[in-house]
Amino acid sequence: MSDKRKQIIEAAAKSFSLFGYKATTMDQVAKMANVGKGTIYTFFKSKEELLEDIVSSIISEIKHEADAAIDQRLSFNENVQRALQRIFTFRKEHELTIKLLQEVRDIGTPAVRDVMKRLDREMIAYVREKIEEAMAKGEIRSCDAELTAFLMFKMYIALHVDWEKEHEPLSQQKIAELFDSYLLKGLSR
Amino acid sequence: MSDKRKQIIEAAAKSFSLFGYKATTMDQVAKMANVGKGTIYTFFKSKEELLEDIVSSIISEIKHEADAAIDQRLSFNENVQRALQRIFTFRKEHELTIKLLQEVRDIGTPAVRDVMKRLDREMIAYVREKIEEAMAKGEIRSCDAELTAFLMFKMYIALHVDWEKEHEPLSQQKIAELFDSYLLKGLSR
DNA sequence: GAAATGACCAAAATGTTCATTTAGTCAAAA
DNA sequence: TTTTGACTAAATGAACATTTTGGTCATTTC
Repeated sequence: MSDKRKQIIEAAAKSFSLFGYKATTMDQVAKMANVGKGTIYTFFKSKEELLEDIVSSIISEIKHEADAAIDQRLSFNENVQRALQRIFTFRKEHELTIKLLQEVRDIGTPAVRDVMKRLDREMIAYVREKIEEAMAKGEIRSCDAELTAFLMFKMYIALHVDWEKEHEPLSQQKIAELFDSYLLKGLSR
Repeated sequence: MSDKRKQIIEAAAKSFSLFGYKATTMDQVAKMANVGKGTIYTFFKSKEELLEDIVSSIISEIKHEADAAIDQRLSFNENVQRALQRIFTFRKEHELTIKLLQEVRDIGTPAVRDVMKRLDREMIAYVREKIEEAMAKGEIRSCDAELTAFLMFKMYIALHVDWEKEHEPLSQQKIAELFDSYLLKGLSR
């Protein structure tokens, strides 16, 4: 990866997470990256593609972290929990994802909405893979992997994000217990 | 309930479900109800209160329908499913709730957002009651009723509403199976 | 001559003005 | 006493002016 391209990505990522996507101008990014504005367009065909590329690398990063949380010696239940926990902790602590989720909530910028939807879809696809692996190994009973991954994701959002809107937040520990006793019990063989 | 009050409520409910809350004017309601505009304000202190009253009676109606779906001879699992099914079918088929949910999605009218949030809260409270009853009777194991009702509701929204955004809709039958095998298994004793 | 640049442009966003609409009031009518 | 609709202050949005901004490309740089 050329040096300039890297500078541009870093500047844009910083500006997006500081001011949001909409409030970041391409002139701003050029200035922060110490390149001419035209240079940005030799690497990215639009502001939107710049955002998409940045989010793509975030997706890789999240998957990488989730993978790191998995330990082959542990059970499927434990691993899927550890992976989801990493995914949602990232989402909640990474400055850029925080800012972008805020922007979707408060302004609804379409480009940002789309890109965050993709992030969700990719996380579900990731969980789906883990489910398919576990099914192949016979660790869990056979099921619709897409649907199960979708439900796991929705349940995690419910416990991690939605519950806090009207109640005291749940501890990591409590979430794990609930996830285990409700959802995973239905998957055991 | 006085006759005029009833006329006003009916006119407003009709107009809200036809044009939405924001696009309904009080002059419009007065005309449809065949009363002077001032008369409306002898019964309701504001347009917002008029909406709140209408939604309150919808809430009663939904609870009533859900109750009717419950059959004491059946199991808790079957009954909670039947009740949730009625609640969500209502939500999806009742013209006024359809229009109001649309309005929240498309325009985000604050008064409507608030009132629909209340509807959700009351539905969760309803499910919670059923859970507490079942716990008292020893039909299910002991659990945090609020949290369990919340999860049931969120799972039903996921299956009934969210899933359809990117996949083929699930049949009533399939939803029942999933709900049973995933969530309810965790509650069995 | 390949890569980088920033002045430039069309289009979109934003600010401003002002006429219209609307929620809510209240003096008069029924 | 109850009902009403003309009235008001505030909100809305249409129309127009101004500024900003994403993206291009002729020119410069190395």
